[in-house]
Amino acid sequence: MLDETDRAIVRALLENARTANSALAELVGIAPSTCLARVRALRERGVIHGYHAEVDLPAVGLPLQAMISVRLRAHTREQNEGFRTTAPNLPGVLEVFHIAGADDYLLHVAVADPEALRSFVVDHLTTHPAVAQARTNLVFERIPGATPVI
Amino acid sequence: MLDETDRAIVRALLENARTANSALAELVGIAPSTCLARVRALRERGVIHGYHAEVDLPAVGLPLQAMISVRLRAHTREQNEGFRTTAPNLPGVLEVFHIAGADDYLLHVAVADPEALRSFVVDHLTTHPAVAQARTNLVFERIPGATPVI
DNA sequence: GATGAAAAGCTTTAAGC
DNA sequence: GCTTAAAGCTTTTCATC
Repeated sequence: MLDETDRAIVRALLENARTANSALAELVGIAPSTCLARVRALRERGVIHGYHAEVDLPAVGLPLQAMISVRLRAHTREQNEGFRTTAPNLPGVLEVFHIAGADDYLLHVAVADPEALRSFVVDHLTTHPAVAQARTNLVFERIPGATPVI
Repeated sequence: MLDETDRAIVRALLENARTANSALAELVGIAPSTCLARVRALRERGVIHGYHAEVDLPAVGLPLQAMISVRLRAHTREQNEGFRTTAPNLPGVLEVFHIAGADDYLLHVAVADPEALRSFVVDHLTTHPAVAQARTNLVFERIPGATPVI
């Protein structure tokens, strides 16, 4: 599905999404016009979903992160759908995962201070009709430097 | 620290890191030259760490994701350092979090198939000298659409 | 698919306000 | 911090291979 040139393009854009097309072309050893066509094809095929800035959360006033495991009351489609649509829109939510196991969802959140975290859990999670239980784990550190997966 | 214009710039680049400077300037209501200077300052101050492509994992051959909670044998500095430096370099690791609570680390991984997941856990985690236990939760779905945090 | 060349557009810098 | 203007790149298209 992807040849080695496509993978090299994806790796380069994972590392720096603003690499200029001319530089990208040189990096992977093809002509700029070809490179542009491949990048466009990768986007159109949905291999690349988008390009995002990586922000320093403490620098933008969100120095506290947590992982919150959420267990639903019942594992009905209705409760899942309800939580699924609510969760990503709660304030401070970075990511939402629907997971297998004892818990049903895992939320990665960033907040300004402990009070904001308390309010998030108490006002938005435990009061949600579908939620049975929420277990909060503070994040000491998000460890950087994961190797590109492809 | 950040004024409303800076935050608007960051929001725009969170959503699309490749927004052209001229478009960004218009979006936030300042002149292109000012906008360029602000974006550069945001990078130099470390508010923006970088720009990354968002990749469709199944499309690049990694259709299976898991969250793996790792508990260390002892909570010594040495064991923490050892695991901390190893974990981000294990194959398929997307993110590593050092967390508070019963478990010590949370790994988000993407793999090609169940056998790769088994091999990751058995060959790289449970055989690591610092690791006491690893609990694997499959990710059914990474739910999109989280609201920008700033 | 890939290329090279031309046109269009964008970035970047500097000077003056 | 804004505007303007100019130079230098980049992107994009298109005819061609």
